[in-house]
Amino acid sequence: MPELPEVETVARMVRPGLLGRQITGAEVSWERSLGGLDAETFRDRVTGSSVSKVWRRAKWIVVDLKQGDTPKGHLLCHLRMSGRLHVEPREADMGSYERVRIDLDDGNSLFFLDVRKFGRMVYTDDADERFLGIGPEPLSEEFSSAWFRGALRSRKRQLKPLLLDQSFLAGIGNIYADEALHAAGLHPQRRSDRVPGPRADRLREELRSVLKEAIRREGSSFDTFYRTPEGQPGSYQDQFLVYGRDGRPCRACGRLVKKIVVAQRGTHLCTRCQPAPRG
DNA sequence: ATCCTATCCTGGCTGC
DNA sequence: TGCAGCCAGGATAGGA
Repeated sequence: MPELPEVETVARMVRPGLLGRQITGAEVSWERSLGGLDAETFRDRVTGSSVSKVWRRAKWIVVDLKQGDTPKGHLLCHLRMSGRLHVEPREADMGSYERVRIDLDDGNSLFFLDVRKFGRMVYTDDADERFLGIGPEPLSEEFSSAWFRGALRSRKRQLKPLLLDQSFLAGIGNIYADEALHAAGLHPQRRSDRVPGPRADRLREELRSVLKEAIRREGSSFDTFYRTPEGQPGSYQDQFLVYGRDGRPCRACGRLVKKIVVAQRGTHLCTRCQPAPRG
């Protein structure tokens, strides 16, 4: 669902409508979306601030706020499975899945919609503190070959759940884990400490290129959930090699793609391209 | 340290 | 056709 490429796309698309705008109010129709704050306090925290920056960390969209020239907290949005952000005129009817509406001084509002209510629109004074436990960004310099080799070696975990662990590496979810593991020829249940260095390098490169290409294509849409803030589907689903392709031929070798469960997650793989670990 | 299960939610699908 | 039951999925908490 929304993973790094989708979240990056959303951040980029809402940015122009938010930068420099002052927040004039907030309407909360599902309080639990706020992750603990009551609606009243939330409104007080954000109202009167203006937006100085819109960026992404892991699967969080981060809106930096300021009061005059003084930094004044952050809005953090996590889409989880079904969250969406849109900047639209305040009066727009966004349907019954509207959970939070942030009003802006130009007559538009930032709408947070979320069918399944797992997503969050959180206010925090200290974003750094909230991100303390999160692993490196896969598209940053920090995600180096040396770091990745060492990080894989120092754990004894199955590759797929390790890639999904946000404290290990930021932004990877079910789709891009399956796609990158296939591209690297690695079985999702292969133990991380048994991946040879050169193969770790290959996984690192595949992760980066899969994520970059998915960002270029504005993410993946295959059900009704993910749409860009402009209302359009992404197109990376057309590039899927294994995800959601169980029972159909592997695009690399023709063997039928298999679906198994790994760490309680639906997992797609080609058993020829990704041979099972021994033992 | 790692793994497993339940929880949060709803819409969509399956099977009767 | 109607309806109950199951499933997906990101993150987290708590237990083994």
